[in-house]
Amino acid sequence: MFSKACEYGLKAMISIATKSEKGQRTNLKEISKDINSPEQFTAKILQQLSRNKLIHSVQGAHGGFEIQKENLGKIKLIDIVKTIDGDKLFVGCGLGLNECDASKPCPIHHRFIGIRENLTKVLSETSLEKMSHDVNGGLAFLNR
Amino acid sequence: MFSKACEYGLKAMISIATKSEKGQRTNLKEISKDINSPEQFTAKILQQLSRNKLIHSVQGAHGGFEIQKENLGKIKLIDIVKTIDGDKLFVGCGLGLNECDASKPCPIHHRFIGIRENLTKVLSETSLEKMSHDVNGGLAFLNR
DNA sequence: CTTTAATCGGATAATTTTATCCGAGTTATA
DNA sequence: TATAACTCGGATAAAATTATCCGATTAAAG
Repeated sequence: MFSKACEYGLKAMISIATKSEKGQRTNLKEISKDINSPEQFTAKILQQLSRNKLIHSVQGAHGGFEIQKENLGKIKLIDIVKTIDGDKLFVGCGLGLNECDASKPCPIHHRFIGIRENLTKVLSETSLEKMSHDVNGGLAFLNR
Repeated sequence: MFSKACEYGLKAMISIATKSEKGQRTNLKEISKDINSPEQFTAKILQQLSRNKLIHSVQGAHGGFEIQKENLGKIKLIDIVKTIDGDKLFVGCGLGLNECDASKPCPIHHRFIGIRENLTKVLSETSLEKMSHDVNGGLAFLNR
C-alpha cells in the first residue's frame, strides 16, 4: 500500500507528535530508535517532511524535530502520505491506464472508486493528534 | 496500489478472457498489443500466471494462451493480485510493523482494517467473466 | 523433414527504491 | 572561542522492480 519511505514517515511523524504533545523536542537518533528504522534513510525522509513544513527542524546542539502544537490536530495522515508517496494512490487508474474515467472506464474503474474514497476518507479524517494520544495512552504501538 | 507487473497481469488476464469467452486463443504479441505493455516483460508475467494454473499455455505454432471457459467465472481479481504481488496488500501491518494486531495495534490498525476488508471484498467478488463481458460489450476499455 | 510460429527460461540491463557515507553547516554551552 | 551535538545535502552503494535479449524447446503445417 505505502512505500517503505512512507511507512517510516508516518511512524516518524507519530513519534515526533508524541513528544511534541508533551512539549518535548526529539531528534533523529531518538526517532529512529523509537520506530526501529535505519537512521540515515530516516534522516532523508525527515528532511523531506521538513521542507514541506509538516515538521519544524532545529539545527545545532539540542536541536532536532518538533511539530507545532496547533498543527497536531490539523495534520492528517493523508498529508504525510501525499508528501512522501505523492498522490498516485488517490488519483489515476487502478490498472495504470493513462486515460480512465467514468466515460471510458477501465474494467475495474467503478469498483475502484469506492475503495479509493474509503481510503481517502479514513486518511483525511485521522489526525496526528489522535494517533499520538493513542500511543501516549498505551492504546497503540510504534515499535514491534 | 498494485505493482506494474500486477497491473499488466490483470490487464493481460482480462484480455485473454475476452478472447476465451469467444472460444478464441490469443498469444503474447496480441496480448501486449491489446494492453499496451512491453512484450518480454509481459511474457514473464504470463509464465507466472501459467505456472499457477490461472491460464493455460499452448506451445508451438498456433499456440498461445487461453482460459478454460468454466474458469472465467471462478477466477477473481484477488487470485491474480495474490499470484503476482503476493498477499502483502491483504495481510500484515499498514505501517510495516512485524507484530500488529487488535491486542497490540499500530496507531492506524483499526482504521486500516476497514479499508482492507473493503478492498478484499471488491477484489474477491469481481470475476474475470464480468470484466471481459464489460470489455466485449464496449462498457470498459483496456488500452488507453 | 523442414520451416515457421509460438512459449520457456536463464542471463543481463536499466531504473527505481531503499539504505549508507561523509563533509559542511548550525547552535548551545562550557 | 572551542567543542560537542545536532541537521543538511550531495554522493554513492545495495536491493528490488521493471524491462530486454536470446538460445532452447515445442508443435502445426507444408
